[in-house]
Parts: sequence; structure tokens; C-alpha cells
Amino acid sequence: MRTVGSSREATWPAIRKAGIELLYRYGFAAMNLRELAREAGLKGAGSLYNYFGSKEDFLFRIMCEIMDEILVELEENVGPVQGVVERVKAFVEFHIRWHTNRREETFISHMEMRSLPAARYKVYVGLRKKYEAFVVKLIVAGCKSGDFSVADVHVLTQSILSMLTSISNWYHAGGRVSQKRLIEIHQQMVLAMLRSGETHGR
Amino acid sequence: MRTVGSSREATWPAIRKAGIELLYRYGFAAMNLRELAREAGLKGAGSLYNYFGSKEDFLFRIMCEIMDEILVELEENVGPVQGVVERVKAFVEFHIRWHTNRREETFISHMEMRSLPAARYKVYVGLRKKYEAFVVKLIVAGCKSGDFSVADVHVLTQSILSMLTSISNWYHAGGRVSQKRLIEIHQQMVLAMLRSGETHGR
Amino acid sequence: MRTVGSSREATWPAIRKAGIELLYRYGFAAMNLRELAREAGLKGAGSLYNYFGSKEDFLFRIMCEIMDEILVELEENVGPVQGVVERVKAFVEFHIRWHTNRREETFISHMEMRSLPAARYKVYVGLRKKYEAFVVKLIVAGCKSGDFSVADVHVLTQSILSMLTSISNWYHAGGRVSQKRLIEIHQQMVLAMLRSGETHGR
Amino acid sequence: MRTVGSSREATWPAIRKAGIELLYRYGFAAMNLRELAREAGLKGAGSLYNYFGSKEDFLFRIMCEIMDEILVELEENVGPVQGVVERVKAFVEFHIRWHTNRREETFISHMEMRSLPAARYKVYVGLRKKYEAFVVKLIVAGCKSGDFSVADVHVLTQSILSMLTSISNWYHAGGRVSQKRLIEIHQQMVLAMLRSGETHGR
DNA sequence: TATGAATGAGCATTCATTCAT
DNA sequence: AATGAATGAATGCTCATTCAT
Repeated sequence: MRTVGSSREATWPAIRKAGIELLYRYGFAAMNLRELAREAGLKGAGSLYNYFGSKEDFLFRIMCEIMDEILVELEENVGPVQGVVERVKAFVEFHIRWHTNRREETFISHMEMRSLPAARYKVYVGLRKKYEAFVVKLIVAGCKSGDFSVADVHVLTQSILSMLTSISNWYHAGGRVSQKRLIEIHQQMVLAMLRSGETHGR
Repeated sequence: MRTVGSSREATWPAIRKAGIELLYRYGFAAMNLRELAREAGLKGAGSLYNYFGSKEDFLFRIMCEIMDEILVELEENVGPVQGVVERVKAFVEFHIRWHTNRREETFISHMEMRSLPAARYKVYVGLRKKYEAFVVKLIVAGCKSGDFSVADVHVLTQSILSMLTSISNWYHAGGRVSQKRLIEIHQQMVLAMLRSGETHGR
Repeated sequence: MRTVGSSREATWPAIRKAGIELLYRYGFAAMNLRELAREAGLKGAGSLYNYFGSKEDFLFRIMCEIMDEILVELEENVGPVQGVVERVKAFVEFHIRWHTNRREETFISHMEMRSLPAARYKVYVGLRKKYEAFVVKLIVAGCKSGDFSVADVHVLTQSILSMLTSISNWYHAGGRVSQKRLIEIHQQMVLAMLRSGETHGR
Repeated sequence: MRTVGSSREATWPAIRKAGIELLYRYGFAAMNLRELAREAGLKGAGSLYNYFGSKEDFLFRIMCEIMDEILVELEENVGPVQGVVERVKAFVEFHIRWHTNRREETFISHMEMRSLPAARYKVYVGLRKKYEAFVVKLIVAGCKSGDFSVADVHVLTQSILSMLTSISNWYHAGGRVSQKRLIEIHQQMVLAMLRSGETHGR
């Protein structure tokens, strides 16, 4: 019996929270449902099956929820900003903030794609593509307006996203460099990259 | 019985090859030694234990061998090049070539660090640091010579390495962009990043 | 699925019973948990792990339970008897009865001490010492009262216990000698031994 | 390659010595041939098969050799002694000496009977019976000569042998009681037991 | 909904045994 | 004879999943 009132509504969030931590710590294949149940405050793994149909369903649910969230927040944070350079800067800031603040989700989102069976893999990749499309559009707009000049939009998109996302692998809050400074550096670097297509770039 | 004569010397390379593929495909936790044995041409998983002491030893051996190789090749390919800009370009070319040609090893090298127990993790990180140190030195030299100007050497190092390494996640040989072109684009981008520290960068 | 209602409470006793038989028949190292499960009415060895954490835990639990039982029964059967000679006779009877009626437990208790890891070995030896201490006290009391005369109390204790315990190795119910007669013979012999310290003993 | 010249003749004794130690330490089921080979100075377990056909053959060979030896030594040590009481005392001395000096062999001889398959069990029990028969004859002779008076010859034989053999379980050289004293005590006790059949025994 | 036991499949690892060298 | 690799069958143990309560 859990604390009265908390039972129903609080269980899934607890599972989700514990699940993200375990996925981060061990990976999907190496995590196990007994530990998940325990960390979520449940006594037996059996109870988990009230919330998902299988371990794989659990993973898919977690991963989709993460992507849904980031897409919503992307729109909220960068959508309203005006001016292509300002939008890029806003995007860099948003992306770095989200991925360094939520290292675990970031890691899972990339790492566990391989654990998804084919059909779900496609669904999930579709969600990711939406995110990338946002960046592509940004760069294209900048090129049209003459603000940017790039060798290849898609290559740039991938490279910039990789670079920014990977920050969460090595950046630790409280380190030598502040998050604010980190963002500034990368805003500058990304803008440099987006102007690296001009011939005088060498 | 295997082909006569091939037995002894050929077994470990066969295991290594099969192992890298399985680690890439399933991840360490999800791969299994029966399949490894089968793919290496052995009839039973027991035979594997002539080549390593445990599944974990196997992983460590594979990962170290990969790092050893890349360190040797780095020196061979970039060591002799003169001039800081030329060295950077040589490095970018080498790094992209190695990582896109050996996607599986690249993936494993990053992903399975988490599967290493603490002590071995440290050893392995030591090897990686050697590689990073090469890049740090390169950037520092460029800054001293006045060729480069960067906001923060270590941030740049991480970001450049992440970006270049991540190429192997999305680049496929035979795609729209040739490997040669890919290298050119990134040489240009990296040089732009390495000059993004100057105030006029904005 | 087992007979309804019998499941929970009946499983450990079933495991215990089957376990004692298998330990007796094969020894700890040679027995295996699949057979234990089967003989206990379970379909898979995995179920056993609801009752102990490892094969070794299983052994320790069984051995301790046996010692606990014999200590309780010793007190019940011999504790109330008055008079040192009568107490010795009661002890001989109790010891022979218990060890011949429960050959399997007797065998295990001695044989598998070696299978216990150091820490548990110590705990277990502690339990056995309690039993021996009972006999030592008996002999000492008899010596004080003048009923007995022995060369060395501890040597006698060991030798008598060995002799009486070993009966279970060769005595079979329904053999030439009845249990009753066996007890009489040994009561007489033990008393002879306990008086063998007098000089006229030769 | 072993020391020149020692190869052939020395290998079996080395295996035998190591084997007895391992059988004592782990028991037949728990010992393993790789360790046996190593302790015998061989590099691989395969070599052992030049000396026996299977692990079970190995056990049987060891056990039979032990029994053969003790039978020969029994005859050597007790055979020539004259007088029934002197013969009993000689036997007690011989038995205690052999069994305490060779604890490992003693333990194996009893413990591993269970590891012998039916046919070999019978052969082995036959060897043991020879030893027991020697004691039975001794007691019978003593009863006929009027030196002894026992309730049941076979019960006495078993009990005396158990008692004397078990000494090796608790006696340690260099302990409180010397081997010499131990022998004296038991000579006295055994003689007391062999006279415990008289009615005045109570 | 939650619990605890049971199921069944799978896995790393061990080991006796075989055999080419 | 000895070696080292290979084989194949166990074995202890884990774990996702099911289900009666």
C-alpha cells in the first residue's frame, strides 16, 4: 500500500523517473525490471505490467515522451524569436541547455535507438527528423537572406547537431567553464561554421 | 575441426572480427557468447575461454586493441606533416577516414565505455586522453603561431572531436556527398571554428 | 501450478526434504538445482531462488536447521533426566535414535562442513560445539560425583560421539540387531569407557 | 619438459600426491582435472589421460592403492604380535598411527565411497571387509580365550573402528594430547569395551 | 492495483574429454 | 608423453513474464 492518494497518479511518473535513470546507468539490455520496480517504490516487478505491456513497450514509451517534450519546448523557446542570426543563437542556447540539463534523456535518446524493433525505430526516427528539419529550415533561411553561406546544408545540420549534442558527454555543471560561457562559445562557433562556405574562408 | 593450419593463429582474429560486429549490432549487454562463437567459426562458447577469461575481459581486450591501432595510425598519418594548418587538415582527413571506414569500432569505442568496470574504465580513458592530447597540442601550436584564435582550447577540442566523430553516425559511403567532399567541408569548418575566437567573428 | 493452497507454505518444506535427500545421495558439489527443483515439485530451478539466494545459502540453511532441531530435541529428551548414569544412558539412547532415524541429516551434518565457506563454517561449528558441551558437562559431572573416571574428558567426548554417530553408517533398521538392543549395547560400552580411567582398568 | 630422467617414473606419484590432496580438500565431485594437472606439474589436463582413462578411474585407482597399502602395513605391524591383548593393543596403535598420520587418505577412503559406481563400490567394499575381518577375528579369539566378553562381535567391531578412525577428524599433531598418550587412552578404552559384555558391567 | 510465487527460456561459465601436433 | 585448442554437455543463476490472491 502506498501513501494514500499518491497511488494511482504518482506511479507512472515514479516509474518514468527511475526508468530514465536506469536506462542511463545500465542501458536497456542490461537494466532489469526488478530494480526498476524497486526504485519506483514498488515491491514486485509484476506491478509494472499495469503500466506497460513489455520491457520493450516501456522503452518506446519513455523515448517517445522525451522526443515529444523536446519538440514542444523547441517551439516554445525558439519559435517566437525573430531574425535568422538571433534564431540560430536562440537555438544553440536552447539545445545546449536542454541537453546538458538532461544528460540522461539525451544519452538514452541516442543510445537506445538500436534497442527499438524496426517498426518503432521508424516511428521514432520520424520524431527526430522533425527536430532536424527545424534546423535545416533555419540554415536555409539564413542562406537565402545572405546571412549564411554553407557548403552543404545537410552536412552542416548534422555536424552542428552532433557537436552541440555531444557537449552533454563531457560538460559537467560546476566545471571550469560556465554554462553561459559554453553557450556563447558555441554560438560564435556555429555562426563561424555557417559562414564557412564563403571562398575567403581559407 | 577447422581448416588445417588455420586453427591456432586464425582463431583470435576471427573472434575479434565477429565480436566487433556483434558489439556494434547488439551492444555488450545484449550480445551473447554463443553467437560470438558461432560467428567466429567455433562450435561451442566454451572454446572462447581459450582467448579471454570472461565476457568482460573480451570487451576490454577489443576496446584496447582498437585504441592502440588508432593511436599508431594517427602518428603515421599526421605525425610527419609540417605546418599547423596543414597538420589540422591532415588530422581532419585522418579522423574522418578512420571513423567512417570503421563505423563499428567507432561506435563501440564510445558506447561501451559504460560497460567497463571502474578500474578498466580508467585505463581506457587514459588511452583516449592520449588521442585528445594530440589535438590539444595542435590547437595550442596554432594559437601560438597566430594561425588560430580560440575561445577555449579544451572546449574546442571536445567540440571538434565530437563533430568529426559523429559523422560516422549519419554518413554512409555512396551517399549524396563523397568522402572526399565531406573531408573538404569539415576541413574548412574546423578551420573556421579555430579562427572563431577573434572578436570580428561576430 | 501446484495444488491450490499448498503453494506458499508447502514449498520450502518440500525443498528441504528433497534437498536433504539429494545432499545425502550425491553430496553438495555433485547435486544440482534442477533436480532439486524437480524433486520438490517445482518445474524450474529458478523458482528455488525464492527460497534462498544461492546454492551455498541453501546448504547453510539446511545445515543450521538440522543443528537447531537436534539441540532442541536434546534438551527435551535428556534435560529432565536425573542422575548422572541415567543421564548418560538417556543421552546414548537419544543420540543413537536421532542419528539412526535420520541417517541423511547425520551424514550431511558431518560431510558437508567442508562445503561451507570460512565464515559460515565458524557459525556452524559454534552450533556443534553446543552439542559437544552438553556431553562434556555430563562426563565432568560424573567424574565429580565419583561415578566415572576417565583419562581425558575431551578425548572421551570426541571418541564417544564419533562412535555413536558412526552407527548410522553401518546400522540399518530391520537388520540382525534391533535398535533397542543396539542402544543397550552402547549404553553398556559407553559406561565401560567412562570407567576406563581407573587403574584397575587393565 | 620435466627434469630429465624424472619424466616417466615420477609423473604418476606426482599425480597421486596432488590427487589425494585435492580429493581431501574439495571432494571428488568438486575437484577438477585442470588443477590436478597443474599441481602435478603438468601443463594441461590432457596429459593426465596417459595415466588413467577417466576421472572416475582415477578415483578408483587412488582408493584401491590406499587400501592395498593399509592392508600390507596392517599385516606387517600387527601380524607378528603374540597374545590376544597385546595384539589388540598393537592394532589400536597401528590404526591410530596410520589414520592420524594420513588424515587425507583416511578421509577420502570413507567419504568418496559414494562416488564409486556400483561395480567398483563392491570391489572396494571387499577390500575394506578384509580389514574389518582382521578385527573380527581378533575379538573372536579374545572371547574364546576368555580375555574378552562382548555383547555382539560385529557391533563392537564397527563401533571400535568408527571410534578409532574418527580420531583423525579431531586430533591434530602438536595438540594438547600427544599421539602416544592418545594411543594409551584408546588402548585402555577399547579393552574396557571388549570386556563390557560381562553382566557386572552395570 | 499491488504482491509474491512460479515459469521457462536464456546466459556466462566450467569442465571432462578428445585429438592433432 | 606432453601440449594446447576444441568440443559438448552441464550447471548455477537471472530475468521477463504470468497469474492467483
